[in-house]
Order: sequence, then structure tokens, then C-alpha cells
Amino acid sequence: MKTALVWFRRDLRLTDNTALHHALRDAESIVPVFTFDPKILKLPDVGSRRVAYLLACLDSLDKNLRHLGGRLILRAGDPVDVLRRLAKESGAEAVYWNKDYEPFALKRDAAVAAMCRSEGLVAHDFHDQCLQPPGEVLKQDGTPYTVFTPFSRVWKEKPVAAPLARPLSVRVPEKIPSDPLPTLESLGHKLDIILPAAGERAAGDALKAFMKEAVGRYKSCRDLPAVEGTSRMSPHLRFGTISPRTILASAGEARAKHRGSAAEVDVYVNELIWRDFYKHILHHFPHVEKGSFRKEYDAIEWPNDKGLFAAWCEGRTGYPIVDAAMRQLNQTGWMHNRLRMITASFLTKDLLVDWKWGERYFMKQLLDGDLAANNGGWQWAAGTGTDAQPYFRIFNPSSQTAKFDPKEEFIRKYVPEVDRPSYARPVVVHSEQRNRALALYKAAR
DNA sequence: TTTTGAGTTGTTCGA
DNA sequence: GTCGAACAACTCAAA
Repeated sequence: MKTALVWFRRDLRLTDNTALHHALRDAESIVPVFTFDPKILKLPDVGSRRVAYLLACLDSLDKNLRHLGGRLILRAGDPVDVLRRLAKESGAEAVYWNKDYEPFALKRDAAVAAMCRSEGLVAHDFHDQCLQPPGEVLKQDGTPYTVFTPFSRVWKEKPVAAPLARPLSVRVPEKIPSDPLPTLESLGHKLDIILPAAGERAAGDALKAFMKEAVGRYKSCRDLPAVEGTSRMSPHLRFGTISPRTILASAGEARAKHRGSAAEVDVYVNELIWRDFYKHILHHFPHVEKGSFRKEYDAIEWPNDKGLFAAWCEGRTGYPIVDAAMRQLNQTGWMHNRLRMITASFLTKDLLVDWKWGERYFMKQLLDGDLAANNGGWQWAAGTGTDAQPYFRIFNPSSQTAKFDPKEEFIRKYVPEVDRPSYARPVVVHSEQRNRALALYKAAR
């Protein structure tokens, strides 16, 4: 084949990119394209921070392609129109892309596949985003798992493909014009944080740094927000500037190297399996996007006090660990995983606000915001998801602080006024709200 | 079909 | 301060 389009979406990398790899093997030249869909960019749930980060990833991808002799083609419009036109312009015979399992993406990609059929283009889509593709990890009766532990047992029995090598060169036809990289402002967004480094190099550096040391104490330190004990890979995984296979392979090497701490590394690998788990859940049970995994909990009558919700968003609930966490999110676009659980439990069980409100706010603020992972996490905390145990999952902010930030180092970083009279008084009383939450859940069942 | 064991990350209470 | 049991009796997965 002479020419193929490679449609980049959430896989903004050259190394171990399944669709890119196949296109380069099958075609003499490729047209690497990213489409800006103005419809998506105007949605209220599209966080400005992620749009800004996306632009940085695209800029980096273009530079990396140029390094290999190619370049990235940017086009605005509905992907169906953009790809149809681009195929005509370049004489491409096929379109390659990596599958995305979100309901919106499934619909969009089906429309592109239909366009390909009617235009005589061959559509190739590949599993790439998960370590095990959705539909691969099933019970003996062929139905999907809804409990993590048995899912993970079967997951571990299956082989994972090794990462594919980075291509050595990329040939892109001349005279295919590209739009300039848009500015954030031109897309109708504004940035209110300092972005962390984006792109494949940054992702690789972050992985290396994590695997050198911190992974060996991951199990022991990952829950301490004052310590750099987590991998910080989430924004890179979100935009695909690194593949999960590269991370898994690197964890395997680390496990072999520091043999004494294999158990520490295994806990990290489990997190990669959780990432797959929630992507599979979304794939098999798409209704979770709009409501509870367990539909009976859609009946909960949340009081939804707007003032309490605003206090939570702005980090002024008077509960130091919650406020510090929300300020970390607001000021950096990232929140430590332990704190995501604490703040989610607090919003739902203490402030009695619908978990979907919190889910939406996280999506607005998080650089790593991902439907499957964010939704899964919120439903876990709210007790409406897989493994629902609402009575069992009401965090006490002070015992969580005692366990995970005992010296209040993290709290003081974001709430320096914690001991001063100017600090907010608690907006609710935990022990009272706990009982109200239990009653709300009981009434729904 | 029935039974059995287990369920990411907790909290509270009382000894 | 530390430890184990109770929480409430549920649902899932597998034999």
C-alpha cells in the first residue's frame, strides 16, 4: 500500500503504538493526523487543563515525528469529514487507529468506520489502550467479572504483549497542509495552573525516576500524600504518551532487580490491573456513565446542598485533610489517590451530595481525568459500584489523617492557616452525617 | 442447584 | 495504645 492515515487520539506517542506500528509496516508513507472536533471542545465537561495538556502533547508528538522525518497533520472539524477529505487529498487507501472504549468514542468511531466503508477505505482498529482488551477477561460462563480480585487472578494468567519498538523513520507525503497548533485561547479555554512536562520524553523520564527508587517502597508509601510515593504516570497514561505495556515491562524489570521488594512492586502492578478493570466495566456496563452500577442506588435522595458543595470544591469545609486535598487538586490538576478516596467519601457520606457532582468536578479539574477510572473510583467511594458496601465505606477524616498524614505535613502545605482562628469552622459534624448517610442508603434499598 | 468462601484501600467499641 | 470483633447479614464466583 502506498499511503495510510494514522488517526491519533489518546495514544500520542511513537513507541509501542499498535496502530502506528501496523500502518508503518503496511504502507510506504503515512499521514499522522489529529482532529480537533469543535463539538467536543465546547462541551462543559472538557477541562481546560486537559485541553492545555493535550496541546502540549501534540506539540511534542509533532516534534518527535519531525525527528524521524515526518510531521503531524492537525485539522479541525468532525473526524468523519476530516478523515474523508484527508484520504482524498493524500490518496490514502486505509485508516489506522487504536480503539477507545468510551461510549462517545465508540459512536464516533463507528461513524468513521461507516465512512470508510462507503469511501472504499480499509479501516484498521487495534486494541492498544488496555493491557488486556475488554472482553478478554471473562468468567467461565463467558460473562464479565464485577469483582476485582477474581478478575485480577484470571487477568494475571493471560500473557501481555511486549512493547513494540520505536519506529526508526516516518515518511509523510509532501503538500498535505496542516492547521497550525491552536492556542488555548482560540479554543475558548484559559489555563489556571502550571502544567507538568508533557510528551513521550517526559513520560519516559517520570517512569525511569519512579522505577529507580519509589516503586520499591510503593506498597508502604503510596498512601502518604506528604511523600512522593506514587508513580505520577496518570496524565501520561491518560494521553497515551506512554503505553501501559511499557510501564508493565518496566515494573517487571524493577521486580527482578530489587528482589527483596517484589511485594512492593506487585501492588503497583495491581494498580495497572485496576485501570483495565474499570475500562472493562465501562465497556460491559456502559450505564455507569450516567448512573449507579447498582441501579437501586439511583433512588438515593441526595440533599445536594449547593453551599456545602461549593465549600467542598473550594477547600473550605473546615476538615483540614479534605481542604488540603481539594486545594491540591485546584492548584495543580492532580490529587493523591488516598485523598481522592477521602474527599469522595466526604462529599457523599458527610455532605450528602450526589457522587455524580463530585465526579463532574474532578473531571473539570484533573489532568488525568478519565471517564472509566474516575467513575469507577467515585462509585467505589459512594458504595454504588462494583463491590458496593456503603455502610462499610465511610471514612473518618481524622482517623484517615492520623493514619496517612500523622504529622500533618501535607495538610500544612496546602492549609497553612490550619491552626489559626481564620481557618474555616467545620461545616458539618462527621458523626451526625455518618448516621444520616447510612439512613439515606438504607432508604434507597 | 446448592453451598461455601471471599470481598482494595474502614470505623467503632470494648477489653 | 493495641487488639479483635462487630458492623449487617449482601453479592459474587466457583466448586
